[in-house]
Amino acid sequence: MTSETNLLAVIERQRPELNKSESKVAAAILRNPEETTRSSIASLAAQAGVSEPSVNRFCKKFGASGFPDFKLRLARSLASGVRYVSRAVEFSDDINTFPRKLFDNAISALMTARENLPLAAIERAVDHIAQARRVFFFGLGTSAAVARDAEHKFFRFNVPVSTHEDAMMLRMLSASGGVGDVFFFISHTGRTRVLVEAAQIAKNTEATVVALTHEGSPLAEQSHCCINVDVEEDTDQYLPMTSRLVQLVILDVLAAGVTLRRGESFTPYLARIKDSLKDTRFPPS
Amino acid sequence: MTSETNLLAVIERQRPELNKSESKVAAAILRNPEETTRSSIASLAAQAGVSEPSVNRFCKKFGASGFPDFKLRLARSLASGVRYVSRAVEFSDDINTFPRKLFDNAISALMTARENLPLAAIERAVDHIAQARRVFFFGLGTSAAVARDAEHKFFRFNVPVSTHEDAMMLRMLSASGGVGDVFFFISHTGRTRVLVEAAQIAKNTEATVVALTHEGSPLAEQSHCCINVDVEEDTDQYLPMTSRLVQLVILDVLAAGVTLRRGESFTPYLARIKDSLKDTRFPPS
DNA sequence: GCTTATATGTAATAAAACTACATTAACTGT
DNA sequence: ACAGTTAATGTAGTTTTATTACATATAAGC
Repeated sequence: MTSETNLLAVIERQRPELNKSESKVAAAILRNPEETTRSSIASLAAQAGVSEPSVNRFCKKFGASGFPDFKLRLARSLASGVRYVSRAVEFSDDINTFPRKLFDNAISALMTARENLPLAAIERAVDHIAQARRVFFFGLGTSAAVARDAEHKFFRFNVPVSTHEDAMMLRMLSASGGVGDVFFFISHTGRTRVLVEAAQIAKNTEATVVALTHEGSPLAEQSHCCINVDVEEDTDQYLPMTSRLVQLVILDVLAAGVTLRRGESFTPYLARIKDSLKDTRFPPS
Repeated sequence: MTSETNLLAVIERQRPELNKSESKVAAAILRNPEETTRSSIASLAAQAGVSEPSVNRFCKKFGASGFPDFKLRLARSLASGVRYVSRAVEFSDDINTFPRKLFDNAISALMTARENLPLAAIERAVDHIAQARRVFFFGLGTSAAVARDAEHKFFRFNVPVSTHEDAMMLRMLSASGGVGDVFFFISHTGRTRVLVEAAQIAKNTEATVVALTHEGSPLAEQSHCCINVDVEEDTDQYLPMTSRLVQLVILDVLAAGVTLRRGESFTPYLARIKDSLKDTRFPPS
């Protein structure tokens, strides 16, 4: 049987192929999964109206070594707290449902990304940025906000950083690339013409093109170093929501990487920047 | 003892206050938490070099009813896959460590936020935005990027939306507020002078002031409706990282809320906007 | 309707966890 | 330093829980 993340989903799926007592057990578990994790084999058997060995057999059927192991797996599935896995918001949802759905999606996207981090590409990107003479972050639409965030993060490294959204500027700046310049393109689809064309222009210079985008996309192909973010967005949804979160965290990772590369002696410099903001705020009460 | 999400973190934190055999148990668990969920009380006792009742007492100390319950809770914590809970990146970290730390922090921040969603405030904010004549998103620094993202998301609702960063513009626009205008302030600390002052100005008009910020902050006090985001940032870190993620998802929630409020008849309109982008992209291969 | 295979339950066994109590270690004040 | 006291830890027995082996019942095939 498959070793999927969500045990409940597996049980649900297999349900039609279960025999009488097994499906009784399945029903009892699905009726109250949370409680099942806390109950003994005896009480679950009673709940389902079957004998204890039937419950035990059920557990083994689903890949567990026995009942305790089954409970553990069940607890795991429940624990991530992700109830609504890649479920789109529906018009019938109320305030208790749709916020949770969106958070669940965001969380599971980050969890998936975490397990598939392109560490090699990240390392190379850090190398490029750490040694850069100038860095440009280019993104359009939703990715423009991500680029802005990146700009705000990376200027701290004492390297000229800028963001642009004007299609003409993108092309001209891309053409101006030289040794030590890093052009960092951000795009969920990797198919935005303006961006891909700018990347192509930049690639024909001495500059380095880094892309944070979908694997195998046109943009990915125009880059020297591509950091893949293959988050599956709900197609029903009208906007990339989860992918930009992953992009942001990856940019955090890059920033952290550059900081580490700079070494401990760099810390006071960062502190100085931070302190410079102090007087813009009301002091803590 | 606190009922926190992550049991390992709690154990880690309490460690200095444990007595000899308890800390032996703690060490054994932390050494291999995954294995602990699968082992019996006897084998964990052996692993730790203590007696079985000591393990049992340890479990009870951490809020479990006994060893099996403890294992269950442990499995739950582990399920989220969050190994590094609120642990700052250190200079000794390598590529296999620090990216994961950052993702872990992001994920656990979202999980915490999910469990503490201020639904009432969200509903009110949705009400205000859904009925708004104009909406302004104001944020500075990192929050400027969030505001940009929000602008890009909310303009789809057929309401004039804008973002500004210029301190003078903020004040003037705030002063221009009238009935039906929504001023939406975004700030992690809620203490940025420029922002707080603008909010104060806006609040003296007929407009509605919504804040997405820290509870009880000066900014929160200048708002009609405050959505609290009380994410604990690592103080060592030089930038708000996780809070902006939570802010973004909350803005997604608000956008979804407004969409739901608009009703199903609104869908074609959203589709039209989406379609308008089609020709800016390379077609899928 | 008999045979065979499958499904389910019963009861005994084994494993695991817990409790009460005994022992040991640590701490206090003289 | 030592006796008294308290807290910490361990031992051994008890109880709970889970598993196995086997018996019975049910369904399917001939």
